Amino acid sequence: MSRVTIKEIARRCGVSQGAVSYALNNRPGVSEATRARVLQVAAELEWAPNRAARQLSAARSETFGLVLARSAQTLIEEPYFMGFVGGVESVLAEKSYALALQVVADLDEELATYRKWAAERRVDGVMVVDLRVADPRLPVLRKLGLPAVLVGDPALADGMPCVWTDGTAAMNAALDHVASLGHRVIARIAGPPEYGDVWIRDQAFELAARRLSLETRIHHTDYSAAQGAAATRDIVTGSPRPTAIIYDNDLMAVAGLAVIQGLGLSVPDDLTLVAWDDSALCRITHPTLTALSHNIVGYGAEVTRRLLALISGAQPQAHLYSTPLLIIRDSSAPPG
Amino acid sequence: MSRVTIKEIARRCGVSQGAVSYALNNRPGVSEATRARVLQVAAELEWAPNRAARQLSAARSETFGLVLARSAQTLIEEPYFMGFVGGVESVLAEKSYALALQVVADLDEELATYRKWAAERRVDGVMVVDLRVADPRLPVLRKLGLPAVLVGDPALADGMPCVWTDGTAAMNAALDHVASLGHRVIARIAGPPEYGDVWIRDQAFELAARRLSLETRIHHTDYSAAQGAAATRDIVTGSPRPTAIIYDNDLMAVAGLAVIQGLGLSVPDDLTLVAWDDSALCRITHPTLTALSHNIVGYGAEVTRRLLALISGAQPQAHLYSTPLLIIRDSSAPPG
DNA sequence: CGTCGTTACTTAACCGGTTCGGCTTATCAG
DNA sequence: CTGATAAGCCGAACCGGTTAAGTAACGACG
Repeated sequence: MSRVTIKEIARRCGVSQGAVSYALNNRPGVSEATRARVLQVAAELEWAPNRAARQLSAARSETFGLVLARSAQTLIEEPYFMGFVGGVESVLAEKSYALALQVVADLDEELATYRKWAAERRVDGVMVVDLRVADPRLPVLRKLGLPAVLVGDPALADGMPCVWTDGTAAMNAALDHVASLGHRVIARIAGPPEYGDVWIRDQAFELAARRLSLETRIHHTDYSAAQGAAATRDIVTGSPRPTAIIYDNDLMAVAGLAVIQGLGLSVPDDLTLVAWDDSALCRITHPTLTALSHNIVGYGAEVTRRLLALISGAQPQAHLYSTPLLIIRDSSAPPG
Repeated sequence: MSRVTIKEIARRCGVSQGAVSYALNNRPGVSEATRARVLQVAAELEWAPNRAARQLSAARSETFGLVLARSAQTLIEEPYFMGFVGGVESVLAEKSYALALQVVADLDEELATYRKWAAERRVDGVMVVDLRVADPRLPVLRKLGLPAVLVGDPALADGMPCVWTDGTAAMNAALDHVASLGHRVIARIAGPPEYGDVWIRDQAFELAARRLSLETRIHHTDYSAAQGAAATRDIVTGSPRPTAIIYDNDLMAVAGLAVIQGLGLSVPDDLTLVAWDDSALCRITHPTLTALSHNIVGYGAEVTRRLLALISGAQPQAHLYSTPLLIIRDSSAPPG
């Protein structure tokens, strides 16, 4: 615990604190000779700026906030979030920004967290995930004046800056694929309907199905393996039995696959499966799962870059990150 | 951006800043009447203490650090970490502590992170995961004087405070189970040998096998699904073929299961599988996986509580959190 | 009645940086 | 040789809290 401060460096170099600050921050106001000496002494003493002090005088926290309002269980099960956080970190690390990560139970707690963060000057901005239809967080963030980048479709963003992936295009690709294989009755096992992305996919699903003259059904779940399995069982034992199922995440797809195999049916002979979110799970099952793949790590990184740009004065805008790519594997084939 | 400060509260109440501070912190030095008025005004203005300012004068950051030195890919695939972080957060949230989470590539970067954090006064303490045999981080942390709680066996902790689960007892339970089913040739698909937990399980595995007169083999991997699958293929096509495999995590077990089924073999008829780390994965496969279950969320929470205790002056000590519990499911049966 | 002890404050220093105004000194044009 | 200009540096204020030390008012007590 050496507690090296700028004052100590100033003492050793025989200059004032202010001069040391200029030297260390690469600003004009000191001679090159002095600057070099200061930098050398600072290096010798292994000085690093005290974060709290810098934040206090800069009136910036050099921290971004991310609140996850999902059950601990979902977070553990779904690889999505760790990947997203990993991408965020990769960008923040090089800017020596930090991430304040908070896991809460519901939207109300999430709002409370934003209020607290704003009052404490805890974060310089936030990233908002799991956008809802008519999301109550948007007006609150606006009122708090907390810079935010939303993760989701511009249709949900109400004019606030956002980064999105084109779920409609992805859904079209998935339905074109199963339709071209000859499937006519398609089920969709979706996430919670209040989630904006789910809503958008629901629309896209129905629209594309009409275009392709497919018969459809949609089951909404909470994204969990348990409900994915239950929905699969419902659908498979229903009549007429669909010949293809499109899942909203890979966890439910894997759970569904196990259910189908447990019922003595075969994938892809009896049922074609398509997953969304292509994590390692899709490659370790037997058969491997056809999936809509997108780069979650890159997504998190892109959102972070946009937030950095936003707080340095960039114009807020919607930015399309990518369109999920359909990766065709062993779980899709012509029906029966 | 209201920027409410203590000074503003003082002005409105007609008292000094100091008095306001005493009132807000529930310390003696102000009358009850004044205290009540201050609290009311603070509530009206929605005041919250500026975090940086408090940290600067308290010389504490109210933040704990956690560095994960694993590839982004591993982090995404393994549910373990998100669960651990969730547990940490649950304890920190109520103390209004924060977590500084950093994802780095290797141990050297991890050490650099600790040095930086120590110099910046960025964190009050750290939790150290993935303990190594003769871990190079321990002397560095000691030298930096950074309070730390290690996540791992006391045998690896070199006298530093740690929280651990009893891997030896768990391994004994697993081997007792497969031996009592009648298995005689057992394989272990392990993590990287430099990891302390893996080393301890290796020892326990060999020792228990000798006690039970079992024939053994060990394959080390990097914990990934890919290497878990490859090791499984090696083992299953080798001779004599083991009749039971014990995996070091559930991800590899699931990947191994797919490989075995892809080779036309049946679980549990041809092979008994046992996984470690019982996440949702073990329940969504078909058959479901027998696993050594432990509460990762609770583990993270316990480590955090110990770290909080440590920085408030508790004696450093080793603390056994739990012994993983063998949950018997459909993947284990007498050899076919 | 003078003294002592509390209570209820105020004042000011401090945490460790950043930043602004101003003072020296050197440089250079006129 | 003088006056203007700028580079280089100092001192001090400031960010928003905490806290030690000082002070005024008041009641109790010998």
